[in-house]
Amino acid sequence: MEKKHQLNSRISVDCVILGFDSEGLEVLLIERKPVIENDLSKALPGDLIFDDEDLDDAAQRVLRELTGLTDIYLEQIGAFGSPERLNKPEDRQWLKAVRKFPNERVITVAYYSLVNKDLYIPQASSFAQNAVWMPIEEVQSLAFDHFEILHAGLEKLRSKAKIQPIGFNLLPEKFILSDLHKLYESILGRELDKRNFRRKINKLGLVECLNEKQVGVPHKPSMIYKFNEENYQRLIEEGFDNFGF
Amino acid sequence: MEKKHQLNSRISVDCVILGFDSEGLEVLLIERKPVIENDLSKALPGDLIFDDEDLDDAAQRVLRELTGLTDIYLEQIGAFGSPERLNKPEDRQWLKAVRKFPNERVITVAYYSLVNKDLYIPQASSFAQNAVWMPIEEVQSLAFDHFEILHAGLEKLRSKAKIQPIGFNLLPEKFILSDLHKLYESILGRELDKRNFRRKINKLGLVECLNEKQVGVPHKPSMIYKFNEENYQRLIEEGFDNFGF
DNA sequence: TTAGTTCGCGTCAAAATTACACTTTGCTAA
DNA sequence: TTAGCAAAGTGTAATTTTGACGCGAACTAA
Repeated sequence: MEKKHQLNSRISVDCVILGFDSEGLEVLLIERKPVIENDLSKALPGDLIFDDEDLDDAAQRVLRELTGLTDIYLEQIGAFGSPERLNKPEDRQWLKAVRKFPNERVITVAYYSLVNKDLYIPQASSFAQNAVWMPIEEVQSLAFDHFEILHAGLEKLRSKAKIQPIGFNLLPEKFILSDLHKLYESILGRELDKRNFRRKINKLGLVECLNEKQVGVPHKPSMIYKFNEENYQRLIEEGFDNFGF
Repeated sequence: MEKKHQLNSRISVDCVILGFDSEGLEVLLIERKPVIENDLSKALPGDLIFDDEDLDDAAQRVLRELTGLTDIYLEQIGAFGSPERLNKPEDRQWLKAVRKFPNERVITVAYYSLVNKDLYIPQASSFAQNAVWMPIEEVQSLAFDHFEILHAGLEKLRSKAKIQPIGFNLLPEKFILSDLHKLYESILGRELDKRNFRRKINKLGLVECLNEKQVGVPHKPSMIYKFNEENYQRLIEEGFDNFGF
């Protein structure tokens, strides 16, 4: 029903969904239904917006339609509008097969999010044949200008992590400090000293120790923590000058 | 000649040009040629892009066409795409008068820059009747969603000033430290201690003292400085964690 | 019992931050 | 000529933050 509005759209949205688990950072990619044989190229989930649709809403919808993921907090990366951005031959062929106006110039507005990979199991639909998590460092190339967009998203995430706490949506309600530690190392892309990390977290009052221990681990069990929601919210609003590492 | 491409465009660019002189921060606004009597509303310089035009190029062109300003380093703020963003009655009337498809939904990509106000004398043309500098704090409302865009631009500028040096393009080649001091106070929007500020600047190696003094000022003359280009460039590339105030 | 693994902890030196006030210099106006 | 004004320029002490660094404790599996 809304579909009729889409036909003339020159605007798309693309989503850089970064997933974290203890293994590290991965990105959610779709494999397009092949219109060319052996088209192995992967892409960020993205599509044209409807004419009367808010950009943020469009990003949510497109993500849902292609991967089944809902209720994800998306933050804008920015607009990407090189006139050449759709001109790779395999992309042109694909557009010719699926778009009504395949030659029209389209600018895209990119969004990103960081989610707990274990809580979001993508399910491909629409023109996505497959939706897969892929470790960042294995991503060599993507359709359109999506490789550039991915790295812009990573950069945004890193700058954001330096001035705001992250992790609330990424870790389970109860977690151990080394998970939080690994999370920050994954995002910042470098090692952080364990003791200094803990000192910082404590000073910020970011977490509270529940008086429970891990059980069944083949080593000294860790204490279990939860976020202090009050301080967490406060730090999101106030920010800190930098994370201090 | 390129104009024919514009007719179907659903994308515009808007520019938040912030100007600094010793008085403080101002923003460059245009007054639209009135199509309604007593339309006093001001707007950011902005217009539709051409279909085959890069976004960044479009921002440069539009800024030039409306205000005569050229060769300004513009940085993207982001995309603004609420379907309601053009719906204020006076804006609709104006669009009806000047646009071929006044009812079409348009998203805009906003850019910002910070320039030395004294070096850029705007000259209105195209549909701008007038181009004027206006002190930030006097701006109460703007056409479309430009008030929101202005504040997003200010916010970007502030975060940027915390991690990169600024001022090279804003101050004359030779300047005094209190100008640089005022510049940072204007941008960050708060007072900075004079001694601590100078210490920081020195530690960063941002400026060099020429062995000249101000002349003709009715008080103790200041030494004259210039930026150390080498360190300035290095700090732009490396960034600092935060400006430290 | 042993080997293997992760947890949790404290100190010290160096650097950075913050707060704070008086003297100097040159001009101007009486 | 002189008194007064206005901005320039300068240092220190207390506190906080950073960064580097190693080892015993707790638990499981073999």
